[in-house]
Amino acid sequence: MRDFVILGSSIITPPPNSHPPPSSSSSSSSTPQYRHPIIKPYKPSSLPKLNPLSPLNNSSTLLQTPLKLKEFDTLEIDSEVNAEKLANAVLVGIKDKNVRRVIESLNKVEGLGGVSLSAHLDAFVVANECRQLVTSGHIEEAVELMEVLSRFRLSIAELVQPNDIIKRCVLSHKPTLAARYASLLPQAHTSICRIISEFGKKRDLVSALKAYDASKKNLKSPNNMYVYRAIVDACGLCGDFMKSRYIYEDLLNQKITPNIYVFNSLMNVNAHDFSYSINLLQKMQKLGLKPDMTSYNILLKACCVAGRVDLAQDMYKELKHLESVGQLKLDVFTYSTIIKVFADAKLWQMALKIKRDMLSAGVSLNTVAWSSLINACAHAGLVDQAIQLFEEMLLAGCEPNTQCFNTILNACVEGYQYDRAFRFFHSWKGNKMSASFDESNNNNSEQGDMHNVTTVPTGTTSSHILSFTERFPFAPTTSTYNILLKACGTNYYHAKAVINEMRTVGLSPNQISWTILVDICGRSENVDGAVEILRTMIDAGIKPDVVAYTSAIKVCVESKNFPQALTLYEEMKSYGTLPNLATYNTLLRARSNYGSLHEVQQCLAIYQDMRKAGYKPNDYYLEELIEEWCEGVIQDSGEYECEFSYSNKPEIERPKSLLLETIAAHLLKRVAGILAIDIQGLTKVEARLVILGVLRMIKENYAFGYSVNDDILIIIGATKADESPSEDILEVQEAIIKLLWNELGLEALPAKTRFAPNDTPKLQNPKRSNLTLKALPADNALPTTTGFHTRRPAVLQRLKVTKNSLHRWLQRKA
DNA sequence: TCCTGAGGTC
Repeated sequence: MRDFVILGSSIITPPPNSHPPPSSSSSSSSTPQYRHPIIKPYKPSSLPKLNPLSPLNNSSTLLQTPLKLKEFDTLEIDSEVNAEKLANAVLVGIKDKNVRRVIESLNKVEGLGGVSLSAHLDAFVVANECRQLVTSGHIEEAVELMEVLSRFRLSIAELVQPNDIIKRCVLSHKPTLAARYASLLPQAHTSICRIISEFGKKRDLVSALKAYDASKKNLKSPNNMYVYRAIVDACGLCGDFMKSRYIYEDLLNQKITPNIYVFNSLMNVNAHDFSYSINLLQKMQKLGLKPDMTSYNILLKACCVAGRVDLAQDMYKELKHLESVGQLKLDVFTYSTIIKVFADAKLWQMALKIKRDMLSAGVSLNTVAWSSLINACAHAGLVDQAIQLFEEMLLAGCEPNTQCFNTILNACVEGYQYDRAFRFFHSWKGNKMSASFDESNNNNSEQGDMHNVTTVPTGTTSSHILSFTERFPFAPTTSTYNILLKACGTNYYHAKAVINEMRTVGLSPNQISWTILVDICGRSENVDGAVEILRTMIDAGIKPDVVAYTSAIKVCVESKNFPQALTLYEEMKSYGTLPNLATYNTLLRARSNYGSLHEVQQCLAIYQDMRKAGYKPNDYYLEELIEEWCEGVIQDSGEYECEFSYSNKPEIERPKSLLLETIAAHLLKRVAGILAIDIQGLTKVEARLVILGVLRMIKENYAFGYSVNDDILIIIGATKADESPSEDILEVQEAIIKLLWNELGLEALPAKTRFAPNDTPKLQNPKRSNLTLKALPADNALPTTTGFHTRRPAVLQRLKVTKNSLHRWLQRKA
């Protein structure tokens, strides 16, 4: 069974012969460089009164009486001499640091005859002045001056150190200014791409988009594929894949056909969404574009991200087949990606098989491929195997980089060989660590005997691979230290010391570092410590993300401190950090640790949050919760009254419980005087919860003197007249009948009714992720006649709980 | 393209 059919030979095309253009992100080498090394720093005293390059010599009068700026206003530009006067005035104005006035004046006289200043002003001298403006922080004025001068046909933008201006604009978050300046350069597109990707690297998508928008306004040919690709890549860097989709839609709406590189970038940015990526591939094929090896590699990566080993394997086989018939050539990216697929799935033997495939295909392993292979063993806990591969890699002449070293360290950690990790680290560091580190360590006496915390004084280095690695540079990164933090096991003080050492070498702990520290706190049930680490993070300017909060919540839950877990849950939401499935699972798992009804209700509220956030219902947890709460109806313990404060009007004043309230508002209604419970679209466990909740309310109301005068209808689902009920409906129906008859002793009879289309209540969208128990306005709570799209009559699967059996049930004592 | 942090029931 293969659901990956997209690689059918009909859509596979030979790889394009041409090489891709340089990607926008790596195009800085072709950015216009400042190419005039002979310009000296501008000194006013050396400024000629008159441009020496000017073809005009007869200008002694100008020398004596330079044109004042205010004379611009009345200047008539009708001759070469006046153009020259203008040029001289510009020079004087700039020299007097009166740039604003120069710009205003030039704007006024603009258009009086298409004057060109290029013959009268020395571009280098003016550029030098601009340069001074930039250096003194007046970039805005400098750019404006360059813009206005370019309208007088004097182009100096390229002479004012483009790299520096762009860098300054990026640093001071001035994307529009940067784009305006870039538009003046001869290779404007390249510079715009660089600006966009610089902002992308700074995770500043707002600025990247501003530069992108400005480029559309300022560029002569705004529809440039390099620019599109740059902004799509920036969306990816900033984690905003939705924005990349909007940009793509915009292009299509404007009838602009993206090229293969834009499509590949789009697929890459959306690689976490396999079906979207596949749709992009199909769209590009419809537009007549041939996917290249990169396109397929990105799709393979999408399989990898989705953890779909099956799809990845199918795709790999298909690609291999196409290679065997000469349609394409798998590259080292393809192999590295499929190795990672297997590494993630802990299928290390499969990963090693890919290595053999590579060798027989004549593709050499690069550092990335080797690292992925080593990681495959690391994930399987095979430390020795990992180290053996590392040695093999060195013997093959492939030089390890820091990530590769990290992978070896991580292999030790995953194999619980913590000391070995520290020994490797220390020996590599000992060989390559800079002197400044030793000095700073010695100067920092506060570190005490913890200053060299990563050193394991006893024991020898664990492998002869150390002699190999002496030749290679090892520059520890934050990731390196994070792996070492894990190697601290449960030793919180050791971990703190590792963080200190990290700072000493000029690295900062990131979210991952702090999260590991939270986890270490958790292992000694140190709730206060975990919460304190969150505070430390915030103080250090790092916003705890969902993983950090979830880890801290986990510590609370495992230490049976549910109130603190809830506090953190509320706090993360108030900071705008959205809980995810892991957060909800962690919180709901707490249920098995507690018993109070109040806490159970809090858990039910979390369950509802989870529903609202669009996560699949988790019946396993919900079942546990129901046992604690709604099942009280079955046991009829009589203790639950104290949990709710009723007023004298129970039908108006709902119980405090959020869940009961929403059940009442959404699911209870009267159809022709008959009480009905609508459980369409709910799972069987949810349906059970709702029915028990409603019955519980009825029982409460009965205690206040409100009786039941009618049968209760339970609406399970709708089926088209000529079809059998769906399996979902039958399953829910069976569970409900069992509950009513066997557990509650109620009489539940089928109440099947044929409806004409217009009488058919609205069919609930069976898409459960959209379902919510949220209270709806009263008039929406009733079934509507809209939204049923078939003309055939429908049958409502309903159960009727008889009035008499309800009475008997209400009167029954515990 | 490769390394590091949370959840995973039955």
